[in-house]
Parts: sequence; C-alpha cells; structure tokens
Amino acid sequence: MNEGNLIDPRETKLAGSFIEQIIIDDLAAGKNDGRVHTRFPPEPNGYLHIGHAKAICLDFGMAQKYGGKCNLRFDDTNPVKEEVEYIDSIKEDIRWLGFDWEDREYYASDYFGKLYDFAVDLIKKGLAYVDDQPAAVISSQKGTPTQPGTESPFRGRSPEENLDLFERMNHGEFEEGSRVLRARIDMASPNMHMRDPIIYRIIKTAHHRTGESWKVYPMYDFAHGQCDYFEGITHSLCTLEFEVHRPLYDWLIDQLKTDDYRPRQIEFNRLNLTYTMMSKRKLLELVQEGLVSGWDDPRMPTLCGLRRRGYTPESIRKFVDLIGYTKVEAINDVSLLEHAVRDDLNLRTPRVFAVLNPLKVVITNYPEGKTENVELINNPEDESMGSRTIPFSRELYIEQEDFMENPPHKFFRLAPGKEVRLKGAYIIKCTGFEKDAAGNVTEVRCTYDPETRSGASLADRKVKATLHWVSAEHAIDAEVRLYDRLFNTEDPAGQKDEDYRNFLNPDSLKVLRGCKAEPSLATARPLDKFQFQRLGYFCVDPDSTSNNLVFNRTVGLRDSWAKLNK
RNA sequence: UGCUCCGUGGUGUAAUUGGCAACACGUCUGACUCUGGAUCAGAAAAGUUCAGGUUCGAGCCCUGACGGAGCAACCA
Repeated sequence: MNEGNLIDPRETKLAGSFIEQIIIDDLAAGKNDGRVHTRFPPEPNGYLHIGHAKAICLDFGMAQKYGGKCNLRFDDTNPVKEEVEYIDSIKEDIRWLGFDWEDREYYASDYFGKLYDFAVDLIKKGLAYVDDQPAAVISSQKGTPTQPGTESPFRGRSPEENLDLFERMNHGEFEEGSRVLRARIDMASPNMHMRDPIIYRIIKTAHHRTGESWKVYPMYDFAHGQCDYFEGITHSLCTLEFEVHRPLYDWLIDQLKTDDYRPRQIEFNRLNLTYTMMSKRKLLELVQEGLVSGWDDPRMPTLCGLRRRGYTPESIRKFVDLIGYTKVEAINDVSLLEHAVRDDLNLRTPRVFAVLNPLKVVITNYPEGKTENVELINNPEDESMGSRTIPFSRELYIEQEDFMENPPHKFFRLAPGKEVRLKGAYIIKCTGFEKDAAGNVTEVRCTYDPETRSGASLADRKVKATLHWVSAEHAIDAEVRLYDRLFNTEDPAGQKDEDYRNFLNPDSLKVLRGCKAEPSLATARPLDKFQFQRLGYFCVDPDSTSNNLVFNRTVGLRDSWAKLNK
C-alpha cells in the first residue's frame, strides 16, 4: 500500500509513460532551471469522475516524482455554469485520492485583470478587434474544416475604436451577445481554432468570486494557456482533444512572453471505461432526471460515487497506474478496475459472515437452547488483524443458493444426504427439508457431527464445500444493495442514433432486505469495508443507521461456480 | 476528400531509440485451500493494418494506401 502520497518508483517502473520520458528529457536538457511544475485545472461545473482521477494522478504524480509542484487551479471563466458546491466537492475528492496542492489553490479568475490587460495589449498591436456581428453570422463566416472562412467586416477597425468598444463592453453598455472580442489571426488557416477565435464575450451573470466586477469574460482558450504561463507551469498536461488548440496557445504566448520560458503542453488519451460514460454533461442529466440517486450514487463513475460504493483511493491509483498514458484512444475494461479493488480490499478488509438470502437450517441433534462461541480468523492474508468469535446454535441461516434439492453434477454444496462444513464450526449432513405450497424450500434439516468442530482432532475430514452461516437467534438484520453496471452496453454514449438512456441496465440496483449478518457488524460505521465471506466486498452506506444497517456491494468475489454455469 | 493525431495477442500497455515482440488483466490446465476467494505452477494467444523502400537486420526510419479519432460552442 502507498505510504502517504509518494509514488513508489517500483510500482511505476513499467508504467513510465511517454510524458514521463519528456519530463526526464527536459530535466536532462536543463530546461526551466530544473523545475517541474504542473497543474490540475478542473472547471467547477460538476463532480470529478474517474477520468479526472487519471489526470490528477499524472499531474500530481509527476510533480511528486520529480521534486516539483502541482497547482490546483479552477477554470472558472464561465459564471453561468459554475458553482461553489462543485469547488468544495472537487477539493474533497482530490484530497481523498491522496493528493495535496498545499497553499497553491488558484482560480482563472485570479488572472482576470492580467488577462484583460493582455487583451488590451493585443488590441493596441492590431491583433484583436471587436466584432459586432451576431453569433450565427460569425459562425457561418468561420467556414468549414475543408473551406476557408471569410473575414468579418469589422476586422479592420482601428485600435482606438476597438479599445473604446472593449472598455464599454466591460462597463455593461452592451447586451450579452451583441459584441465579442476576437483575436486577429488568419481566417484561412487550416486550423479552425486560428480563424480569428473569440477571446472575450459579454456575460452579465455574477461570478462566484469576482461578483459584478466584470461584464466581459475570457474564453477558455484565451485563459488557459496564459494562466499556465502566469503560474510558471512547465508541463501542461491535458487530453488529446486539445492538441489542435496548441497552435493557438503558442500564438498567444508568443505575444505575451518576455524570455524563453513557455509552458509545454503534452496531450494524452482520456479514460474511457466500458459500461459507463464520462461526459460531465450526461452525468449531470442522469442526476437531474433522477435516473440515479445523485452524483454519489454508487453506480456513478464519479469519485464520490466510487467512494460510496466502497472503492479505496489506493485501488483507483493502482488502476490508473495499470492502464497507463498513451495517445491511443482506447476503451478500458471495467473488469480491470474491479480487479484493482478486489486486489486492494483482499488485503485490508476483515472477513465476516452475512447471509443475503436466508434459508433456515435446523441441526436436529444439537441441544436446544445451547450456544457455542466459535473462533474465526479475521483475515487470512493478514495475521495482525486477529480473530473474533461468533455464536453457533441449533438454528442457523445459510444462503438459499447453497442448498439444492436436485443438485447438478458439480454442485459441491448442501443437498439431501450430502455433507458440508460450516466454516469455523461443524460438518453437517442434510437429512431432510420442507417446502411451501409454491414448492420453495423453506427449511433444511441436518445433523451435525460433534467430533468435527474446527480445530478439534477429528476435524480434518474432507468435505467438498465450506459454507458461511449465521446463528438465527443472534443474527442482526441488514439491508444490502447489490449494484451492477449502470448500462448494459459497452459504450452507451457512443451508440449512433440511439440515446444512452435506452441502454440503462434495469437491474443495476437490487435491494435486499432481511439479510442476516453476524452480530459483530452491529457496530459498523459508514464507509467501513468488509469481505462478506464467499460473496464479495461490501461497504457500509452513509444511509445506514443503528436501526437499519445498509451495505453496498462494492464488487463480488471471483466466482468460478457462477462462471461454470454460464 | 483541409488540418492534427493514432493503428502491437481478447483488452490495456512495453520493446534499452534499428537486433527476429515483453508485462498485466482476462482465458484454459494443474496444485493447494475450512472462502468454488486468495496463493502457487504451467499453457494457449499477436509476427506488430496493408504494400513497397532503405538496411546485414525494421514494430521502430522513408513513401503510398487502408482504417479510426479529433477540429466548424459567445462551452471547457
């Protein structure tokens, strides 16, 4: 497990990405006086998801590994979409993941003054102009990827007029949408982003930090690169879609820089996961339309959702490390994520007994009213986790699926005449069972062999299966929420002509009530994690109360019996 | 028919900068097991999209095809 936040070089030995290689080369070449300075720049318009975790691990990870720093900078250039609620959640999630930006919490809005001055500077140099045309006209003049654009009739305005107009835009003299400031670059550029991009627009919505001070706001493309520059960022790591924006950022920095320093932008592939989607807009729709219970619904790929589901930060970091950073657009299998949690939880969670679908077992030759305490190891992977005792008595619950009246060939569990071990207790033999009118098995009768108690001298007898169980009298009730993938197709957002909502998995949540758990679980607190023996990993949900224990299934155990039945 | 980027087992990534392809997950065997988990041992699986070229030698370099992605928000 990771100690603190430091990335163990041994862990990442084989995961050295092309980005890391560039950083190493830059360092070797003596660039930036040997500094490594990155930044994680989220827009506060939604909750962080596991795709952001991939970026966070890179941004903070590279800084840590190479003795540098990583800033947290909120890209808050659009007050109509951004809220403080999101800022708080973003900070919480980054900390939870295990990273620290120390005192370097910045906002693009910190630089609104400098950005404005730079825009004025561009105007004076004849490199920016105010365009009075409506959005639709500007858009149509952009041309298409295969046809050059046409120049705006306002392109030739004098710096004086532009300056005056821009100032008045910022004083609120004009309506939203009536005028914009554009960089004057090249309407015929094969790169659409160079065709006189809009760099400032009028917005009269109050900003969460600057209030009413500004009536014009910089576009992302006009803010991002310069903010990196202002902060002395050496490596601006971002996703592939910004590759074509780079020439624009470079052009802007060319107008701004006073020496050789400039941030170096490197693009990597964003994370795609099977059976889910990463679009913040669509995730917001799921929340707003009530298709999930909220941003932290355990089926969501958000960090708060994964946390509630029972994922650990270590498992997410491990997963990110496993998938690597390249320029190939790939879709990663969720089962690899699931492997990463199992791998982590296997080592750290105590084993407990819980029966999800209870079936009563009566041990007919066991004395009525008698109770024994049997000892169980908490975690065979970690002796230091010790042991506990749980009560055994005449009436027990086992899992319904652990009994079959007419078992198929390779069924090892309980069936008429068959023997199994009750883990930690005795070997029992099925002598009969009862059914209700509908044909459901309602009770199983067994005898036990007193000689076979775990640890006893004659306890070595081989049986095919070992079952988990709870004592009926002592068990506590619990609610268990079983989660499955939210969508039933690998790429729900990538289906042509079909709405992703059509692919929602109707069985993604199954709520089980009346589950029976061993008594030790009575004191479990929200976010406590356990392995329910033979079933999977479970985590106490924040909805849980002392009257109503609620567990979320994080992920099931590998189940070769289930696989055999496919 | 513009620009940019990408193309290696089923999946995700490697290949010491040109030396006949490695790792992880998954899959399949077998061992062990008081979790049909875990662990351990082993196996199958790509000849690197295709075609030329340079070279003693190419997944790496060159040329050309083919395939995929991104780019035309007053979003980020």
